[in-house]
Amino acid sequence: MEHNLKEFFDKALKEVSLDCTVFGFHEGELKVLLLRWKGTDGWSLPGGHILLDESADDAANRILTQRTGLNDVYLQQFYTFGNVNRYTYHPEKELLEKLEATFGKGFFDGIIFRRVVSIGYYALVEFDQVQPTPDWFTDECRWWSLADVPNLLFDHNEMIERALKALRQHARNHPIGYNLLPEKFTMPELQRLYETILDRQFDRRNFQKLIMSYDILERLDEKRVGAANKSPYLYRFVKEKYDQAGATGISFSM
Amino acid sequence: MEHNLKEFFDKALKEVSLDCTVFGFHEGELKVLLLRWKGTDGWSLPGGHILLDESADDAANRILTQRTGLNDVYLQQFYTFGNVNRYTYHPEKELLEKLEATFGKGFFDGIIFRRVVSIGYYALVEFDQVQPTPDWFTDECRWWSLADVPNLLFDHNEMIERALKALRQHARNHPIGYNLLPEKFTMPELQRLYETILDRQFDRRNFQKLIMSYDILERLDEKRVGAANKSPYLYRFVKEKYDQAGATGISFSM
DNA sequence: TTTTCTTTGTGTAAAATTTACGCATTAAAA
DNA sequence: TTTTAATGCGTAAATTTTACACAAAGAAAA
Repeated sequence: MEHNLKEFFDKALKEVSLDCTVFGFHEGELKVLLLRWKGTDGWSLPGGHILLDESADDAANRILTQRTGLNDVYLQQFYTFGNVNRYTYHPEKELLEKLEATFGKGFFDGIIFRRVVSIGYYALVEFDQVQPTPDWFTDECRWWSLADVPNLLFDHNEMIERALKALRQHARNHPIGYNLLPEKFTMPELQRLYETILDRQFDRRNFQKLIMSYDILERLDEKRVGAANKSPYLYRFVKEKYDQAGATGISFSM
Repeated sequence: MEHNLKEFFDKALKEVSLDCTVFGFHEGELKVLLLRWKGTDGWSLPGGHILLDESADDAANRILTQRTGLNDVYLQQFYTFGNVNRYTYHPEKELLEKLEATFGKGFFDGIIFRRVVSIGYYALVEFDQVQPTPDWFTDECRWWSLADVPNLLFDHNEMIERALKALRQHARNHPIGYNLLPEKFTMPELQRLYETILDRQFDRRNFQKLIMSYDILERLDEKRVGAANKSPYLYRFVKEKYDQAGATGISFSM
C-alpha cells in the first residue's frame, strides 16, 4: 500500500499531515524516535497522512504502527503547525535528489514538499517494550537522546521542542509515568523520570512524601537487588487511581 | 472576493478550516460571538479557510476581521478537530435547502460539507471595543452568554467547550485580563473576571493580596464613582510586567 | 571476614504560603 | 440624618513546602 503513493493519496487528505514525537525514558534520559529516509541521511519524525474515513486520533495510531511498529501507545495531540514555509526548512536540493534516486523521479510529485498543515502528537512509550521497526520508506528507525537530536527535515526540530513543552505542562498537572516506566519500578527511578521531564532536582524524601500523598502508587513486597547499596522497594501504579487523578488533575507543586 | 467562492478556494487549503471562539466579558458573564448564516436559523462560530501563502495564525486574524469586523485581537490556537463526521453533526437537510435557496444551488458544491479538519483558535476581546459586523454570508453577528448558546452547526458546541477549558488552563498559569477588560478597571471587576473564568469564588481580601503580589498592576489615583457604596480605586495593567509574567508563567493558586 | 562505600528508609522542625476573618470607612439611597 | 451595601486594610490560624540527619542495607574492596 505504501508502495503506491498516488493510490494511497486518493484515499487521504493531501493538505493535512500528522507527525508524532515518540518519547521514551532510558538510562535517566528522555529519548525520541527518529526515522532516516531511505537512501538519504535526512532524519525526521514518523509522520503520515490522514485517511478520508479516519479520525485524526485514529490516524496517529495507524501511522505510528505502520512507520515504527509501535502498537497501542499513549498519544496526545499538542499543536498544529501551520506556517507557510514549514515544509521547505531543510530539504536541500541534495536530499531531494537522493530521494528521487531512491524512489524514482516524480515519485513524490504533488505529494511531498507542498503546502501542508501538520497536526503534532506526542506519544509516551515504555522504552524496553519497543522494537522500533523501519517501514518501506525508511532505512533506519532508532532512539536519539534529546540532547543529540540532529537537524531534522521540515520543522521537526521545532515540533520536538513544542512536544517537550507540552509534555512538561502535562506532567505539572497530571500524574505521569504509567506509559513511560516498566510495570514495577523504584522510587529513585520515578524521581529521575520527574527530574528529567521537569528538568530540575528534588529532595528524595520530599519527593517520596508528595508522590505518595497522591495515592496512586502501591509499594510491593519486592525489592530491586543487585546494586552495591541498600535494596530499594519496588512500586507500581494503581491504574484506577492513576486514571482518576489524571481526570481530576493534580498540581505537582514542588 | 467572498462572493466567488470557487475562485477563492483556488487560492486556499480546501481540507483545512479554521474556527474562532471569541470570548468577551460583560456584566459579569463570559460571552461568545456567533454568526447566523444568511437566510437560515443555523448559528456557528466565525470560521474560514487558510490561503495557500498564509500561515494559520495570519489566517485566524484575517478570517476574524473579514467575518466579524474585529481587528488585531489576542488569538490562541488550542486544538485541532479531526473527527470524520464533524461536518455532518447538525446540518439537517432543511438547513442545506435554505442555504441553497439563499446562495443558489451548487454554490457550496465540493466546498462545504466535505471532510475537513479544523484548527480551533480562541480570541479574547474587550467587549465594549467590539462592533460585531456580519459579512456577506451572515445575517447576524452577535454575542451570546455561554449558558444560552444554542445548538450550533458542525461540532461548534464542542469547540466552545474545549476553548473554555483551554482558557481556564491558560488563566491558571498566566495573568489574564489585559485583553478582556477595559484599560482601567476596579479590583472587584478583575476578581469577577477571574471568578467567572475559573468558575469559583474568592475572598476579596486574599484575591487582592495575591493579584498584587504578581506586580503586574498599578493602582491609579482615580476611583469609580456612582455606585451606592465606597468608591473603589481604578487599576491598570503594566504591560511590560504583564507580558513578562505571561512569558515566565505564574501559577494562580487560590 | 572485615571494612568501606554508596544508597535507601524514615521523621521532625523551620519557613513560607494559603486561608479565614474583623472592623472602620465611604457613598448613594432611604 | 440614618440606613445599606461595598471597599480598604491588616492579623492570626492552618496548611503546605522546604530543609535537613542518622541508622540500615548490600555489594565491593581490602
